[in-house]
Amino acid sequence: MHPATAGVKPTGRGYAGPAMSTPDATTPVRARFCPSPTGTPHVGLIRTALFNWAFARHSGGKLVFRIEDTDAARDSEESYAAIIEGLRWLGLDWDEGPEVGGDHGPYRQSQRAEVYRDVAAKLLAAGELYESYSTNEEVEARRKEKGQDPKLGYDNADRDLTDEQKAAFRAEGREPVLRLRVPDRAIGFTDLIRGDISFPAGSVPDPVLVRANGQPLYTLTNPVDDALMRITHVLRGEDLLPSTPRQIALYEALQRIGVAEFTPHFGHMPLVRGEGNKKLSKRDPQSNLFHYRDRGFVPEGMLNYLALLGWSIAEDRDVFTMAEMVEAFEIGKVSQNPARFDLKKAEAINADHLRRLEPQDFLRRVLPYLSAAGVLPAEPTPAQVATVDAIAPLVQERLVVLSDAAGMVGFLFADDDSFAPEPDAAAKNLGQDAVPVLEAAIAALDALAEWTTPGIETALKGALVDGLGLKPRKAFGPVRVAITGRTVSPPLYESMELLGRERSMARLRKAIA
RNA sequence: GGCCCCGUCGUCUAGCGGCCUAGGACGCCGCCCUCUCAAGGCGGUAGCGCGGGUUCAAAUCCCGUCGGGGCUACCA
Repeated sequence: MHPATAGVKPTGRGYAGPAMSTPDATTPVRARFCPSPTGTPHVGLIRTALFNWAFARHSGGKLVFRIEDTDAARDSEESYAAIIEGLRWLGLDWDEGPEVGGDHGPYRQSQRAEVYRDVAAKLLAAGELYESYSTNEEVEARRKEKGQDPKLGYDNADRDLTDEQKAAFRAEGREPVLRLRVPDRAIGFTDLIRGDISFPAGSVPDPVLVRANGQPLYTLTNPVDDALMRITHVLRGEDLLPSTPRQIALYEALQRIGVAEFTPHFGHMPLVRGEGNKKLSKRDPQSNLFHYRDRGFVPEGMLNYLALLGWSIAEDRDVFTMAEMVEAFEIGKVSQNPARFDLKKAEAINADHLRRLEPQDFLRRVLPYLSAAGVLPAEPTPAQVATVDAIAPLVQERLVVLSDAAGMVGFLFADDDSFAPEPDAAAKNLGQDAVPVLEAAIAALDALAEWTTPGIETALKGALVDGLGLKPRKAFGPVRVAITGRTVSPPLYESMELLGRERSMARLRKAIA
C-alpha cells in the first residue's frame, strides 16, 4: 500500500446511503488550487487561485497546491514553471504543494501513479468500479438503434457483464477500461455559491476512471487526491459544475472503502468571459497573465481587479489591498453571474494602485520597465537612477501601467545628437509660428540667473504670456515639444530643470534650426 | 438534443419584501482646477428581459416564458 493511503481508517459504517458525510464547521479548512499545466497561466485560472487563497486565509485554514499533470500529451514543464512563476509574482502563497512540500505529497499527480493504482484496485475489488469493453462506436450504434441521441453518451451497458462475457471480450483481444458505477438516483448537493443543485437519476453516465492501459484519468485522480489530502472545500469554475455529481458518487464510493473521510463542500465560481458572451479563451491574448505583467500591471492591481470579477468588498468601494480582501472575503458572497474581463476597468484599478505606491517602491518597480523599453541600460548607472528618482513623483500619477513610464521620461535619457521630437508633435507645435515663441523663450532663459523650476516658470511666463501676449497653451506647447519631444509630458518647468540648462537650451535652439 | 447554471446601467457590481425616486465603480459627456496629459473636485448619461401569480407592499418570493452560458472525451 502506498503511504498516502495507509493512514486512512475505514469508517466502519458501511454504505451510508444517499446522505453524505461532509466536513462540519469545526473541521479546519483545507482548500486547494489544482491547475493542469497546459499553456500559459490564464487570468481565469488565477482568479480561481485567488479566491481559494483568500478563502483559506480568511478562514485560517490551509491552501494546498497540486499539479494535475496526468495528461502527458498536453502537459509541459514550461507551463508548470510558468504557473509557479505567476503565483510567486502575485504573492499567492500556498501551505502545501510543489516547492514547499507537506504531509500529503507528492503534489504532482505524475508522481502519484502508485496511489491511483492502489485506490483503483480497491474500488474494483469492492465492486464500485467495473470493467467496460464497449467502444464509442458500439455505444453510439446502440443509442441510434433505440432511437436516442448519441450525444447521450455511454449507456451503462457493461455494468453487469458476466465472467463469460468478459472472457469473450478478452479473447477478442479487447482490454477493458474501468468505469464507476454511479447510483441510480438523483444526486444533489448544496453549492456554497449557488445553493441547492440536483441532477436527476439517469443523467450521469458511468464515467471512465482508468484507461485500458492502466492510465488513471482526471475523473479518478482529482477526487482521490482531494480525499487523500483531506480537502474540505472545492472552489472551482462553473465549467466543472456538471462533473460534480459523478465526483460525489466517487467520494461516496471512496468513503465506503475507507479511503475518504467525507465529501467536501463545493462552490462553483462564475466564468470569466471575454469579448462577446463566451468564456475567455485560452487562445485569447487577453487571457494571458504575463501579458499584463509585461505591460506593467502590478500584483496589487492585477489581484484587486481579478477579485472584482465575481466579488465585491463593499457597496461603495472597489480599490483594496489583499489584506483587506482576506479580512472580508466570504465565499457565500461570490456572485453567481459570469463576469466579463474589462481591460479599461482593470487599468483604472491598476493606476490607482500605482499611485498608492511609496516613492522608493515605485522607483524600484518602474526601473525594469525603463530598461526593457531601452530607455535605460539593463544595469542603470547611479546617476541614471537618481534622475529617474527625481522625476518619478511627476510621472507616477500619470501612469496606467508601468511601461507607460518609458514614453514619459525618455527625453531625459535620449542621446542629445539624435534627439528628435515625435513627428506628429513637431508638425503641430514646431511650425513657422513657433519660431518667435522659441526665440523669446531662449532669450528669457539665457538671461536667467538660476536654473530652477520657479526661475524657469517666471522667465517663460514673463516672456511668452506677458511679453508676447500668448495663451498659455500656445506659449508652452512649442517649448514642451522642443524639450520633451511630445505634447504630453511631465510638468514642463520641472522637466527642464532636470534636463539641465545646457541640454535644454540646445534642444530649444535645435527646434528653430 | 439532453443535463445544469445564470439573467440589475454598455461593463463589473450593491440590493436579500417596505430604507429604491435602484447605490457605487469603470467607460462616456460637460464644468472647475491647470504649462500639456493625468490626478483631483463637481455634475450628467444609462439598468431591475418579459408575463403571470403571492402580498397591504416585489429588483427582492413562486411559476412560466424568452434570452445567454457551461457541460455532454479513454482532456482537465
